[in-house]
Amino acid sequence: MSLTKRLVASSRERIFAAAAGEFAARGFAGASVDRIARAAHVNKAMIYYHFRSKAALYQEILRDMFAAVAARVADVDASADAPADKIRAFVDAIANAAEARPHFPPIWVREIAEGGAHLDPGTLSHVTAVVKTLGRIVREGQSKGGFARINPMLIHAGIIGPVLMYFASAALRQRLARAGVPGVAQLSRETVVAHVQRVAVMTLEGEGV
Amino acid sequence: MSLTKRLVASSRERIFAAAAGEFAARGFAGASVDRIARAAHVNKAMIYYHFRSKAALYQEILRDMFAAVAARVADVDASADAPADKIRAFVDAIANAAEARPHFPPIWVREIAEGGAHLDPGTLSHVTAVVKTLGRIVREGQSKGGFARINPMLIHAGIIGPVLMYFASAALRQRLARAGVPGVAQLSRETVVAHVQRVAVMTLEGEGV
DNA sequence: GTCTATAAATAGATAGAC
DNA sequence: GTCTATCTATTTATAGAC
Repeated sequence: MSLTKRLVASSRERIFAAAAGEFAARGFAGASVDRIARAAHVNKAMIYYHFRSKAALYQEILRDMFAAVAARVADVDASADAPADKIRAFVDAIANAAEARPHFPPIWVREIAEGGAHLDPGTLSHVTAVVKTLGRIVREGQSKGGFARINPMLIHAGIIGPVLMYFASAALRQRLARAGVPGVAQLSRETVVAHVQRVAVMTLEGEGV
Repeated sequence: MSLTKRLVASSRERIFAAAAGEFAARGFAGASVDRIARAAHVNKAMIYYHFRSKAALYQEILRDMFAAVAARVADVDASADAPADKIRAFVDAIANAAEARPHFPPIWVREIAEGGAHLDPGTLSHVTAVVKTLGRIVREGQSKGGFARINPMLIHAGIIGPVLMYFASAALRQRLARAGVPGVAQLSRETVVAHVQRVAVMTLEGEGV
């Protein structure tokens, strides 16, 4: 591989990107290898040249995506910031990871609905690392930062739930906006992230409890 | 149809229930009419006797589910409670609707990921009714209850996101608990609902803002 | 209402030429 | 690395007997 970015993506990269789109749009079982091949402008046999099977291709996409979130979250964990700032940075990390790979949120949401059936052990460990890290940050704030004694998983739900739903629901929100629901069109990425950050920190710092 | 509940469900009811499970587990495109027939203990031809197509069957399930949420939310809207109590009741309504039909949360979450592609106009109007109702409750509280001036859609995201993810993630949470993530096993329905209620009301009543 | 049988299209996957 | 051609299983859906 050359050090400069090639002008034309390799067939493997094209397959990878096309597959992410297909899995995002139709789910694992609904995705078709034929359609992925067409979208990637390769022959179907090329997919089996680069990947063992449809399931292996899907698992590789999952691994790539969750490894990226886990890496961002690990950076947050390693910083010297105060717990409240780490919470804010955690929210940012999730939002940035979701934004960097447009097909990630729908795939993530679908995988949750399937009970993580396609997560291989390595990918599952990335997921647990993310969840455990937030737990550690919350407990750190509880022991020496005055955080309220709340189950860290509630904070997790309050962050992942809204952020993931926001990014996964772009198309539906557009339909709701056209149907005349007020406020949907004004829901920007920044607004949502800032709100989730504020609510998480506010809940933990105990004002109004 | 008799007035008392029959001991054995009709073939139509069995198909309906089996289809909900199949769509929840595999998504619309991944669901198989053959598998639905086997699970419902009917012949595949029976499905086409009762329903026009796989898509029509799916849309009928969606309509039934969203009509149920819309009905519960309409009751909340019609009550004479104070805005803050209506917010709490709205959270309860969503949670109860999700709980009453175990396959609803995964189907809902998947439909969001698909941009609501399978929502017919009638069902879409149920969805917009739910979202609009929460908006009305928030604005009511803003004009005469001292609620903070926040985009109601942020409150909506803060409710639907965590509640829906909680109910849709039961299987994955079990895996995370087994993988040693602390706190996941203790995350009960009551804890989550109470937390989401408290956070929504706290955000709106402006403490710590 | 319920069944068997089957059509017609598409699925995932592979063999083998170049 | 890339292609054509093909195998086999499964897909949605229907025709028609009972």
